[in-house]
Amino acid sequence: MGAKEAPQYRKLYELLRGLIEDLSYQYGDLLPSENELCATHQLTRPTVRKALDMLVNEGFIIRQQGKGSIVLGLPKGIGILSLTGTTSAIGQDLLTTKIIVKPHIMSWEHAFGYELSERDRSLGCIHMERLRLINEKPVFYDITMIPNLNLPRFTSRTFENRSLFDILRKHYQIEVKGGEQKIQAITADDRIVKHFGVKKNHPILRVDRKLDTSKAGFSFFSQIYCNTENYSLIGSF
Amino acid sequence: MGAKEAPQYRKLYELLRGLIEDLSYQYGDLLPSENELCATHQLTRPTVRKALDMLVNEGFIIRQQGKGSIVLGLPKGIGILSLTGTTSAIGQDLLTTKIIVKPHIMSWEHAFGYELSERDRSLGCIHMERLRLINEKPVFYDITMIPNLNLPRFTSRTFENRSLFDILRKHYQIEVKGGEQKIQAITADDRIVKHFGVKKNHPILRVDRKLDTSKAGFSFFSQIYCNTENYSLIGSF
DNA sequence: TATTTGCACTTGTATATACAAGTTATTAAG
DNA sequence: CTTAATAACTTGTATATACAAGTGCAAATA
Repeated sequence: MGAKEAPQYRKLYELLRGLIEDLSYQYGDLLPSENELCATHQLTRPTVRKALDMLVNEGFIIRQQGKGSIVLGLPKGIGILSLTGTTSAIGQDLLTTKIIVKPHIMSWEHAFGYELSERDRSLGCIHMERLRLINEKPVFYDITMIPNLNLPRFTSRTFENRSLFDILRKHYQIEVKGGEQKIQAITADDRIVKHFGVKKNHPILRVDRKLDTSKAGFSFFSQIYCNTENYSLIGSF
Repeated sequence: MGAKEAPQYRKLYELLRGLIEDLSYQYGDLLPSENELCATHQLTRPTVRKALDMLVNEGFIIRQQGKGSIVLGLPKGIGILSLTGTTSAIGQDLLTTKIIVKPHIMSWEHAFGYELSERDRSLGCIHMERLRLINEKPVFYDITMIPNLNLPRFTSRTFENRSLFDILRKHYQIEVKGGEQKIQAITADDRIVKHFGVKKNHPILRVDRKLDTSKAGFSFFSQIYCNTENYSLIGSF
């Protein structure tokens, strides 16, 4: 059962996508016209168009009748909001992290409204709480709960100024692939008042997330409180 | 500049999509074969396949060689206005829309912090405000601003119980491809208090969005206020 | 009976062609 | 110089056709 050769339209798609990804084509550039691509690659227009259609669907280009195929560049990450995007937009030098509760193993308190598998529940979870400050002012408070399976030395690793995502990827070869989230506006309770130094009933953004990973059946959870008075969450989709 | 008739593949796409959305076809069902669709609608296979390709890209169906086009059902929203629990199960019958300010042409007040092109600014915008209710209780208040270019009869179309996205797609062949958004928690101001019937200083979710479309250079803007007391915004990523 | 073969169906890939329609730059007319 | 027509591009839509390849079932075979 050898690997079957990829169809022509797919090969052209991969080629063009590669040229966009390595910045040979950049935002605003025009790809060669369909007829040029036909001539260059010895294909007919329907085949070339199929490759271009794929690039359109994935957000690499748009096409304009009479003009050409306009390169958009690398598609933006999906998701209602991405915290990593937020941090990079702010600049990591200004963002500091303070551990409120060090990673430790405990039973699941509540997985923020998401259902747990029986295995995850029986094994307990790694729990940690962190406060993130921008210019020394607290902006994020997050609680993370990770199923306690097979993550050696995890609780002793330091999370100051390091992304949990990075640690999972580098030390455990686990990539966050996607997930779902719930977003609400709430008023600050006692704990938030204490950590954020805001008045009671100050409006706070609350995000409950379930994060799915490349490791089959391995998801973890986080609950994020955000003071959006001076900063708002930004995301592309 | 009359409304141009939609192409054949789009009409077939809309038809099939509608049949899936109203549950005439459900999860696991097979659509009629391509040749059947050709015969029924007097089209050739490439045209029929284009319609089916669109359904695949949007997650309504998958196709299996040798077998047929398998219906998956309603795809998950891209976090537009998905609500807790049941995105689709809420059922559109419970969601009603009340027009507060009918679509009309005016100058741009403020594009919610996003930059406008010179062309968009000079042409003015179509402005509308809507209140959305779930079980007769107001949950969303949204303001929409659309560049005033080339949308014949737009201001006279009714938006009650119809998605703006659907109208753009069906009547103008414009698909929303993505965008960016800012999310904040704020306290209810006078206008929100009036529309939502909540107390002053009630926490409210505010989302400012810029929505990019398949039409080159055409983006529009919306500002959404959401009472997340009983429903929260959900999204997958 | 159990297995294989073959047929009739399905979707997948690809070519060749034609005309419609939007964009841009050039050219001609005023 | 300014404006309008034109020509030469571009992508959009649609047809007609051919063969490859996967699926499922029925008939032939062992």
